[in-house]
Amino acid sequence: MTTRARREREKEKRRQSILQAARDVFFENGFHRATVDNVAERAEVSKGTVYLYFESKETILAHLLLETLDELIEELEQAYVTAESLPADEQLRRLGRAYLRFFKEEPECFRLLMAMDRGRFQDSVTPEIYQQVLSASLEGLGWVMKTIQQGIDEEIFRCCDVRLAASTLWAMLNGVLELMNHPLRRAMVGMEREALYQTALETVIQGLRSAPQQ
Amino acid sequence: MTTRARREREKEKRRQSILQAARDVFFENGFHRATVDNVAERAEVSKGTVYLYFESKETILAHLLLETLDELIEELEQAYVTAESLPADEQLRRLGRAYLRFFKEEPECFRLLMAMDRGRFQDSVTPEIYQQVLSASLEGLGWVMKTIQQGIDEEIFRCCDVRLAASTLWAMLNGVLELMNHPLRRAMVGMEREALYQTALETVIQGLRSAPQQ
DNA sequence: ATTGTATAATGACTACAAGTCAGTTAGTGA
DNA sequence: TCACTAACTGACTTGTAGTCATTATACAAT
Repeated sequence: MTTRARREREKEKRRQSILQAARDVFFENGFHRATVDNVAERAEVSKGTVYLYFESKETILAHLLLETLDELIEELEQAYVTAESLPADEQLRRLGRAYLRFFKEEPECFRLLMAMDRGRFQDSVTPEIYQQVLSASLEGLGWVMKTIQQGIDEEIFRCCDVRLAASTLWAMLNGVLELMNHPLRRAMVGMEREALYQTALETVIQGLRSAPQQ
Repeated sequence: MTTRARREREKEKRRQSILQAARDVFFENGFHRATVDNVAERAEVSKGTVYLYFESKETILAHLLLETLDELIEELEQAYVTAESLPADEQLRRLGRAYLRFFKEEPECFRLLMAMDRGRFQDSVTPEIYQQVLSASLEGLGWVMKTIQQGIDEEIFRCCDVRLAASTLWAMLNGVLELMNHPLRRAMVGMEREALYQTALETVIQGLRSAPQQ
């Protein structure tokens, strides 16, 4: 029964084509303006079919974001690997910049990823999917932790809790991205994206170098 | 014509009672689960009346958040004033802690405030209201800038751009709040709110002390 | 008191989008 | 050719934001 296998492939293909359509539609108009009917139309299927493959509009987005997170993790890994022989502070700089670069290219992704922690999402996405997003994030955090540990071993950093330090850096970069992703807020702080990125990253790295905390 | 004045007062009173009802309803069930009918019922008016006073569900929220922001700014001002004679790094610590304390007590507010920068909000709130929220934020940022300037004058801080430094701190605290506001994310980084708050704040302060940037 | 007018309030209605499901189509194997 | 199954469809249901023609109320003038 080789038919079975082909059927499976075809199903997966359809799933992917729906995801691709959703990516197009969501990114063109933003998630909340896009309708499931739009997605269905773009994918050249009926709305019912979309719901055959995904349980809700939010679930479609979650799967898109999972793909995106995978790409991000790869970028981070690459940044880590190519900087492995450098001093830890420089490694951290590279990781931070890779993170910022990634989301600068995909600002909509960042917005949506952040939006996942809110409102309608919590209700519409199964805990499993949500868990997957979390572990992907955790994997990314892993590279930062590895780097910081290395920095502690090299006595470049003086922080004592690796996870605490990594989370601090991560939280801060998210804060910067959030702030600078929004044109009006950006106007408000009145500076270029890059400048704040750069300063924030440098400030935390300096902080880690010199801070024996508690 | 003293009737006119009384009428005005009564109108304002009704407006306030709708706002209060909205506050109750939004915070009980979360913004997106609450319906305008709920708000109307709670305020003991019809839905039409709600729309007589506010142009959209999002606008109601925006006004609630404006009130909250005013409270926050007062807290920050107070923190600034009571710490004025202390060294700038300690002042900054107080400001940061006031910020974190405020939103720890009102986590829903923080979430909603952050959500304003997204999706449906942009479409449903007039630019004027949005502008008001921005200038309130800016006012808060002002206290941080003042403190950092003082630190530079006292030669405690080595950063050169006050606004850049203040925005960095602000962005970072937001990042921490965002991260720790969410139970699952919190479980993910596996630590207490306070610990991350504390570390993050300390790290940036250390960073500002020792970082001559560019 | 009566009445005219303006202002406030109402709730049935419309619009729109997510999600469902009974029914249809089409591919496959006997 | 037929029966069976899996894939697909789109009209329908549901829920909610926002509207507007109608009604009620308060007040001032007579």
